[in-house]
Amino acid sequence: MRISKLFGKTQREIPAEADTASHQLLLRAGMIHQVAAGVYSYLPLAWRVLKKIENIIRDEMDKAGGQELMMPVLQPLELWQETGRDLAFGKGLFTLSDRKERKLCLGPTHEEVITKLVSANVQSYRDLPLMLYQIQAKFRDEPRPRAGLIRAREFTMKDLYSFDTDEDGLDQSYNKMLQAYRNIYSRCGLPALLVDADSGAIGGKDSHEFMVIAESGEDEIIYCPGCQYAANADKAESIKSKIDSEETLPLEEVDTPGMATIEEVSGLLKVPQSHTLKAVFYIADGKLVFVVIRGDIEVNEVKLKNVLHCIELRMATEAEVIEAGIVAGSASPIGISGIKIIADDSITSGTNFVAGANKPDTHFRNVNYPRDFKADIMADIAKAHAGEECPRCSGKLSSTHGIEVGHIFKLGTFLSEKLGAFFIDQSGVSQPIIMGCYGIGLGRLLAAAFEQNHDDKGIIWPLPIAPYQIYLCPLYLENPQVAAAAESIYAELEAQGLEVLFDDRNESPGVKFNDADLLGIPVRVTISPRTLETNSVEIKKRSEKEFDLLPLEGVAKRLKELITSSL
RNA sequence: CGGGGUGUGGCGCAGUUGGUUAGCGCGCAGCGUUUGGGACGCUGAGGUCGGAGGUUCAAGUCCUCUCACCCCGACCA
Repeated sequence: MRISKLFGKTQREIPAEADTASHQLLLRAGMIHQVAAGVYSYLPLAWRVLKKIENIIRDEMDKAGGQELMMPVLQPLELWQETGRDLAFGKGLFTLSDRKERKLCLGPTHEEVITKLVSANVQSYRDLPLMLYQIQAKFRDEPRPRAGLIRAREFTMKDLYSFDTDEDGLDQSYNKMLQAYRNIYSRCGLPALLVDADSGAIGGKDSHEFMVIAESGEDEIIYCPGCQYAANADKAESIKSKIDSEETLPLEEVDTPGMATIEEVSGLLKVPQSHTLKAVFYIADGKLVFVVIRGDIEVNEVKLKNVLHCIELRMATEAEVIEAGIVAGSASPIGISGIKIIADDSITSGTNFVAGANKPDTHFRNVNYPRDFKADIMADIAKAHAGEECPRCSGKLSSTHGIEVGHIFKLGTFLSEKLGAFFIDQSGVSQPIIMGCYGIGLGRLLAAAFEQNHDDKGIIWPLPIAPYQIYLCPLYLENPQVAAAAESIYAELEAQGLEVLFDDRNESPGVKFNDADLLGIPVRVTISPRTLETNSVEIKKRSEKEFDLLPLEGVAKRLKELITSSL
């Protein structure tokens, strides 16, 4: 490809709208163009990268036993109402009406469509297992699209769905995908960390995410440097510090005038925060719930949402709390009825806590569970933090940020039961098909590659996903010897099947070198009167500072060997 | 949805208490001189100042409404 003909211009200045490295560089390199918030056009360079990523993914999916197919973007909303997931997605679903006022949506994912498809085509255990996938645009009306391609509203995703007859089969499919995903990231030159993830309200037992560590990542990862434990902060567990138990004492009221927060109460009564109980109020699908947790621990709302099996969860407003007859600031579950009480398991160790007395300006000392109150649900709903103990090896947990570049789920039978995807097993009994789903966002993977591989000059593409392999960079093209050598090397490189970006512009060396660095093509080949004096060309890798001189004679072959050996 | 911010040629920005024909840098086109890490000179093209309404003799500038985009949070398979 000749740069003079390439669609898309590089820019010297950083576009004001971008402040993430990948977003800035993608814009400066002329690879993407914004159409609306979270909606982008991909210019030829980005499109080439995307196709390379796509081919790597397709190859790995096929090797793992996947069959590619294509489902529609346009889906009847009715299908989503059947599973109730229209509510789970809520406003995230792009909906529209056709001319007959039938409601449709743009697919944010395809579990519903594929489950119907499979149910129509699978009757017997003999038809299973199955792995089906597609690579297609997805639409999600994100509350806040951000950082260019990292969180977009329209994005390309590979989504594979597995269908098995039993849990063992699901485990096998899941492990095949896990390995295929590892292969994909390694082939794309991206180190991705496997972390435990939350599977959401309808998810099944296991779920993992693949994370590329990056400052700009949206997700917090809690991990243990000592063992292999790593989890999304939404899911992460930690060992809660143990509180010494003493002999339980009788309840005792104390005056705490004007004291409402845990800090104030623990300060006034001179007890550590870990010896207090905190009351937090949420509205879960419209109903007030009472959450009790140890004073020094925070509530993890994702965990809470999961134990409540609710669709919408938010903090209750003070007015809502008061309206429910609760004394805000001095609340505890003692003597409270008619409200669902959820307790974190942190309250089961330790004794003689300080908690609200459900009277203004009053708290109790010596509150003990379960002597003084009962919880409707007792579970781990605590937020894990760096510095706490690892649940696996008791080492100290650390935290970092990551970009989620893949997510795999064991779905189980929720959708197949709802949508009637059953098979007849060997003994003639009808059973729901056991499902898994596995997604990778291609554009996000591309953006993660930028975040992971760049310097102040631009991107440094890993060779397998670089838009071109070689940047052919002749200097002083008006010099007939240079022009002739450049043209002939260009032809030879192309004849070797190499992907060459030929900078055939009459620009100064500085402009050409800077563009070469910005675009990040792995190998730069410079020809100039200076190199021609010694019948050579200069070879420089984008990732390295030094350069080599290679003889002009046979340079295409040498480069072919170099590229092939690095791929 | 709450908070903050920005909208002026393709990009980055300036534009004073309202006052002629809206500027600057980059980029773009032409010519010439140059050029191993973003050269220089000359000439030139390109703008309904996000949109609507209003105040005024006069609005990029003031007022009202509105739209879009960005950031933080909430939210998010």
